[in-house]
Amino acid sequence: MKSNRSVTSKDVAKLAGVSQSTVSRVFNPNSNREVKPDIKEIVLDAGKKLGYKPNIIARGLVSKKTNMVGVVVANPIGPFYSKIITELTSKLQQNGAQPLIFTLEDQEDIQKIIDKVLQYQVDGVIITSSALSVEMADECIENDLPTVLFNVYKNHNKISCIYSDNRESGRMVAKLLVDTGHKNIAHITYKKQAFTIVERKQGFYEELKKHGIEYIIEESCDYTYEAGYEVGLKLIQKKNIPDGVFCVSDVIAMGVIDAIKNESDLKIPEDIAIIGFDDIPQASWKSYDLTTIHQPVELLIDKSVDALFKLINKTSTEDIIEKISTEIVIRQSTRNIKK
Amino acid sequence: MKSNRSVTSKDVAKLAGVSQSTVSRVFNPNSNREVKPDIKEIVLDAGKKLGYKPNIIARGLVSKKTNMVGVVVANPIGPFYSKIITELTSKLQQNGAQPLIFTLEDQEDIQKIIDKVLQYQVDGVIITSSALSVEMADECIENDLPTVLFNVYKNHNKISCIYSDNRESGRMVAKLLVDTGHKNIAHITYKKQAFTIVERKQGFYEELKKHGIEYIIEESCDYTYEAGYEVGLKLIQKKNIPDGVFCVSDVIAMGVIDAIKNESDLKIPEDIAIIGFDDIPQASWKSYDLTTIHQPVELLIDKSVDALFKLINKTSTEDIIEKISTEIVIRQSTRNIKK
DNA sequence: CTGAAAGCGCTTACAG
DNA sequence: CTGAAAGCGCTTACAG
Repeated sequence: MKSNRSVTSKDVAKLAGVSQSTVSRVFNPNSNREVKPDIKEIVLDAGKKLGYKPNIIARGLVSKKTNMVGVVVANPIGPFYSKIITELTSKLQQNGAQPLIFTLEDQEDIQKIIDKVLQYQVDGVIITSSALSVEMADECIENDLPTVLFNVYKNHNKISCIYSDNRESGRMVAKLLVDTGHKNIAHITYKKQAFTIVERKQGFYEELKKHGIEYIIEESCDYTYEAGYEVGLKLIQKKNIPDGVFCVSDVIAMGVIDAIKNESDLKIPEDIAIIGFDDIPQASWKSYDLTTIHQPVELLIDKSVDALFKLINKTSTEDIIEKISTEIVIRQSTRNIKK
Repeated sequence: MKSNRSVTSKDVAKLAGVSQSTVSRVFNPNSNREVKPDIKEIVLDAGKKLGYKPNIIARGLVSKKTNMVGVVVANPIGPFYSKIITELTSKLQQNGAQPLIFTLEDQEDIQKIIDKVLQYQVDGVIITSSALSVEMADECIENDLPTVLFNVYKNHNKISCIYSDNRESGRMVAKLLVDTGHKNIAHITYKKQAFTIVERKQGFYEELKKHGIEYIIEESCDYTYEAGYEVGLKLIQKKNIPDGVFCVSDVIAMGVIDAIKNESDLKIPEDIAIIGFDDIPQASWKSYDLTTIHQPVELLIDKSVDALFKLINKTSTEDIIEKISTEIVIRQSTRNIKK
């Protein structure tokens, strides 16, 4: 009953009076050779007595499958991605793979991380960090490693991408603002370039242009509440204060809201409407009640994991591309009707 | 230059005209045998030409060190633990170990997870899920696996624990409420038992008792904003509305605050003071500005990782126990002076 | 300093 | 259905 990490199949074989091969077959769920039930029983008993557990590392070496999946994440990350990591991780485990996390620090050498991912012999990898993900994906694929880009799209055959429709989301926000009578509009974007961010912005600008709005106040900042607060202050000090603000993330939008509430007499949404992006849990908290774009996180995760396993199991040899629709969630930070 | 996952040390040896042992020595940072510089050069060149990267799994099998550390987390988790996972993960990687995540789902069999942790041959494990962590730690230690309990304390020699002083934190909250003249006090706790939660509560009750306060309104709920909101509604419907509320977590406290703001005329902090626990980023957001106990997350993480590596490297053979002090952060959800 | 060889704990053809 | 044997890609005594 006493278990021990150093018990091997050889020990079990000796106790059970069978060959080591037989022990292997009994404990290997993927073995194609069946073992006679009575022998199986004896082996299982011996295994239990010794506390035997197959060594997955050794198995991985010969079977070329480690049942580990690499998950590449950026650090630092906000609440949106934190939640994604946890859920992605859980979903992978449900699919029988253990997630091995690789953190891409702000100034870290991306090549070092790629090498590590490759060295650990993971069965596949999901890359969630949009910053440099395409470069990374390229190299993983060159090495025949099944790879899925999470929330990034790159038109390059062989790279699988599961992403939400950021461009259309931007358009939806623009439509809402136009429909509720806004003319003087601001956009707060992220100060670094990233696929999702650029798409949101382009969709937003395109749609506004279609409705004759060409002049847009643009600010950029970090992906934090504090940065949003700062930008909020800047906005209310302008001669020409916007009456509708689309923020590239909820966290930023919340900073903007608090800046307006605390440092001006402007009313939200009567004087100024605020829209975010992501629909993090805090967006629905009463103090913010933020109109925002809901990213279907669960669907993105499910599709990404499914896609990855299709690639791993060679159920699909093509790259898998899926664009997921978002929804706009109207709450109290925007007006319902034309003013 | 073209790298390939299937290039082995044998291939490099052939190209470089040396033995496979020599290649191994060149690429193994821990090799104690030095290789002559000129030969080293040749081998390195050959390696680069073929895109050789040592197979960490194979290395792990023989060296008995995988450079992977298990991290056990519960699912679902709130923003406090999400952040911890990300930072813990990053810190482990900085220390040269890749984190392998094991998620303990709500109703999942804990034994299955323990077996997996053991099977993956991790060098050590950090257990962050307080729910069943002690049972798990016991078994890991029985298997000679270096183990650290994160934010849990269990008096049982051999289990290392790094945790913040929940009991003293509870006392600090009680003192603050007493000092600012509160008499009619409520405590909102988590509906499940867990070490951290129970300690907070006991410290809080002890200290209140010391000051003659024995009657405390007690409610319990889930670890979410929504649950906090519900409880908040309950509180303001009482005949005897408390004037000071200590919530077991910030997320719950924020729900309570919003319930009070939206569904009553009570003023915070004049009529009712709210105190949280954790000091998550949102606690400092202006709409909440929550007085709370700051858990020194970074310190907890640093100490936990340090402790784990001491156990792994056998720098310490004793179990390592550290209780970390917290601080109370006074913001606008409590009054400053005796009313 | 370098190489031949054994071995880490498994899986998996190959025989029987 | 079962066993003996080769081999996965490394590390590491052991000789030289």
